[in-house]
Amino acid sequence: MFEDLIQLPKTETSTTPQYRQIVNSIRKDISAGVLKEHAPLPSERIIAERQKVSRMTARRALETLELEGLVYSEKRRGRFVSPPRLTYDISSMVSLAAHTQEHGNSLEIDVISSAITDANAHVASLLGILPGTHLYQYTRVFRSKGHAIFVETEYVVASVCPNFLSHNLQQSTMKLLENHHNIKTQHGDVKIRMRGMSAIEAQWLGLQENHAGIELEQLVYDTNNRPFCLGYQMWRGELAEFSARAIVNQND
Amino acid sequence: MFEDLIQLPKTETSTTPQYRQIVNSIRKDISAGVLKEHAPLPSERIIAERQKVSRMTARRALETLELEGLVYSEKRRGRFVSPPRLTYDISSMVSLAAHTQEHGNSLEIDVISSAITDANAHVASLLGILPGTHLYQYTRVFRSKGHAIFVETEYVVASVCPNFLSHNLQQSTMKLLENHHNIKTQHGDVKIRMRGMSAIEAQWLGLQENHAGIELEQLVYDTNNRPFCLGYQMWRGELAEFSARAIVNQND
DNA sequence: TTAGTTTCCTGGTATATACCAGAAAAAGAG
DNA sequence: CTCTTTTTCTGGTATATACCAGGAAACTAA
Repeated sequence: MFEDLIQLPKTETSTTPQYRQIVNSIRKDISAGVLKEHAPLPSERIIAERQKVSRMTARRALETLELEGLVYSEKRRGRFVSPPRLTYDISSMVSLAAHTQEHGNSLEIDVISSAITDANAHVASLLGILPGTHLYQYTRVFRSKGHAIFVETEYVVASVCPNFLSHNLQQSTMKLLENHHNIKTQHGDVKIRMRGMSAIEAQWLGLQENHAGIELEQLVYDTNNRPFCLGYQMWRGELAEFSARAIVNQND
Repeated sequence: MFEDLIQLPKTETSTTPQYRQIVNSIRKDISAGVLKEHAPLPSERIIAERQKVSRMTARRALETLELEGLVYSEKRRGRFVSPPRLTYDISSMVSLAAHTQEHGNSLEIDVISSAITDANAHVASLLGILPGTHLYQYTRVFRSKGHAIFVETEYVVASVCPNFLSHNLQQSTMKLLENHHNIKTQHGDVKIRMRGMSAIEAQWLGLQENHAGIELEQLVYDTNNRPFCLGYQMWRGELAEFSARAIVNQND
């Protein structure tokens, strides 16, 4: 009929979901600097009241911002504006701790646990050892200005570095092994993948379970081309950026 | 393995949220092979009915599985089990298309758009050219067995490769530039970060806006150490894995 | 002052309901 | 048999409500 003729020029707001309009509004505030790094966002209830939507809709908007990485939440404390990402150069193999300290940013290290364990099948196969071989295993949380950035669990073959755990683990592992156990790193194989955090990882980082994160798996080889250290880092996805330099093979 | 001590006869709830129990149940089915790659999951309503929860709770469970990467959804078609991740070796700088073809997996390339454009400030600064310089810009979607994996937009400095767009873009750009324009790649600087997808990216990949993805930024240099190509790849986060080899500097 | 308690506010979980738009399958027409 | 229409089913959006547990700040008693 004549619906086509009476059609008014619809503003995009009518078709855009309400929760997305709220997302856009807050995103604008963040990029404009109205809301600064680590500033608290209005709560779900406040947004619901102010924007005249239900709390669940306000919640959806805030969850979307979390997914985008612009916002992080702390359990029952509220939501806050994410700080800029921390770049980790995986090509250099220089420990992140050493690197950031050279660039003026502090990086605090909390040792969560450390112990001697037996290698399970998976770890053993990666390290090229027999299952049951003794390993030093330790977990550390890395923070910048008090905010947890990532958590790392490393496995070091025990035979190559006796009494490893007697050292202070609040430093770069590679440096420690080089200085005290004469193990020089030759290269590392790195894998990067995105996944949701396990309950324990989320707890270590003070986040909600299933917070999206980036896992960085690192298998480190010594100058004899033998793997001696396996590490898993779980980064808060919204805070991480990884850089690498790829060299094209010359004999092509 | 981690039996929660003595089960209390609480009729209401155990300590784990209901939606998480559903998540665990489905996750078990997937890892056990009851639900196979690309198999459809039960719908929100079905789960709600079978598990006797509200639809919103069932939905929450399925969204959690999506976040974990075990499941993907297609708009109004349903949710499906994710296929295994595709590994991309960023150190080799060998085009992914060439690499996967060598390994038996096919990779289809759809060219979404291609045009000559003027460099904006951001692209110009990365490529070391003046804003307004002519560029070839093209967007391609990469699929494996029909399923979109990532979408890529590349910018190539037009002056170095006249009539670039006349070539068939369903192949490796590096190979194309080497064969037809005598440009040899020396190295590339890669950055990897997680973020939610924009509306257009999600559309290209057939996903919901804000689907979590991994962005891979690649700045490619020729043998004269000049950048000539800038690329942005947006990967479905649950399908991607990136590998790299880091070599420790010898003059240490 | 300080230690302990209370109150408020936060996000987390959960239900029951409603309507929409699009995909897909079922039913009907030629 | 093919082409079209209808129905069913899907996820997406949205509301209003309820209770819980923990963080934080205010209050209160030593």
